[in-house]
Amino acid sequence: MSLKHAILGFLAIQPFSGYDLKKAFDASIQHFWPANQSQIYRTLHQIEADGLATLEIVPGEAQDHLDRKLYHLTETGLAELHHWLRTPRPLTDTREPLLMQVYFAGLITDAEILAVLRDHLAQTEALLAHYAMIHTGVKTGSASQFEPRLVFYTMLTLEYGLRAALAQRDWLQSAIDRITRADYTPLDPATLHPPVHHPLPGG
Amino acid sequence: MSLKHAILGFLAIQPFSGYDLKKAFDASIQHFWPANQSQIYRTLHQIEADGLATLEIVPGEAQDHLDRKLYHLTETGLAELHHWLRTPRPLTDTREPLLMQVYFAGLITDAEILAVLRDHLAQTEALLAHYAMIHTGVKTGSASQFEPRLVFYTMLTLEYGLRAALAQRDWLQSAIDRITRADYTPLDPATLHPPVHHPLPGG
DNA sequence: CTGTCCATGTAAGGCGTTACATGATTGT
DNA sequence: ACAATCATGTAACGCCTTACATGGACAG
Repeated sequence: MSLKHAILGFLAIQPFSGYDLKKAFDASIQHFWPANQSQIYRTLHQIEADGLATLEIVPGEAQDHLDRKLYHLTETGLAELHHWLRTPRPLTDTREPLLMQVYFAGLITDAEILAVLRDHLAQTEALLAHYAMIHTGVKTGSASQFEPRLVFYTMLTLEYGLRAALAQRDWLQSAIDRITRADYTPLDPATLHPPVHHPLPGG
Repeated sequence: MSLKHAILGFLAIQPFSGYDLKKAFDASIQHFWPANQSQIYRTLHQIEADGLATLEIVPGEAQDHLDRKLYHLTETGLAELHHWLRTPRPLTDTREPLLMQVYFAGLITDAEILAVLRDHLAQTEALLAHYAMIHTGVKTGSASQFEPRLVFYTMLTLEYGLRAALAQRDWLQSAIDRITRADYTPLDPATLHPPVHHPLPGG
């Protein structure tokens, strides 16, 4: 259901074609809601059928080009979007293949699970670097032309990804360290409950 | 594909029926791989058809009870599981409705998005309390009868959940604080790159 | 001359969710 | 009396992925 609301969110800013929506997804919310092309076209049809958007056909400029189909948000669509944005949702349940590998790691050797963990750590560090790039890009780039409040909310989603990736990196490093030392002793429960707060400046 | 390997993982420990597998899922890996009953039965059929497990029918004890169907892992199944456990996987892409709400929060009021964030924070804190309970339960409970190395790997998955929930809680608190103060200024990039390491003892 | 961009879609399949169905036994 | 437990499944639907299909324009 959320893909529909992501699309409504973009249409609330300006009219979009399916093609442009795909590019908008890839350029912005891809990290917390990837969407592929066929999914977007299908959902757009559904959105129009539900009366949440209307269709405007823009003829192709060159002689034999396909027409563009611009979707305009209706008032019903905007109302639906507003309602969705205000409604609290339950926690997402995540499926993490890596954790399954760790859970059953007793069946393989330490060296084997270490290789898997190190691979994941490298990927996580690449992701962190990628987030850092986006961050500096937003700050130096054209972001200042928008209202600070709007920029703030998009930056919040970036901070989320960053903090999640940092937590994952720390966990991986801790796990790799202990397995390398063959240190299988449990952690002190006092370090876990009550949990420690790690603030970033500004929070 | 991973549900199949979760089931193979359990079958590597002992034979299971669909019913018992459902209970095993709910009692252990539910937090990173929830599975429902019909999915488990369907996948078991497929696993048997693929020759990864064999079927033993155990007649119901009371007069008219259903027979239990016990699945035994074959050598092919064990080989497949081993291969899967050793293979690094790409990062999981997550879909987070909450982040979509934040991304488009410019369309609603601060009070409205605050309510959504506070609701999420309460849920995250409940989850943290739940993890803390599991943690003390494992430590005081029957865990010590198993090999420390096996206990260690299952505890690692719990630590992951804990660190992820802590990161989420910190992010939510930071966001709520700043929105309450109507402080939309961006964070200092130096605090993000290079990222700070927050060790837990033992890591 | 090969590939990428533009711009639209369809088809098939996998994975997950919800609801329905059976039917005796045990607990409140 | 009502619900939960035990134990198996089927049916239908929705979301997501991958691959296929069209066809001109333009760049290396």
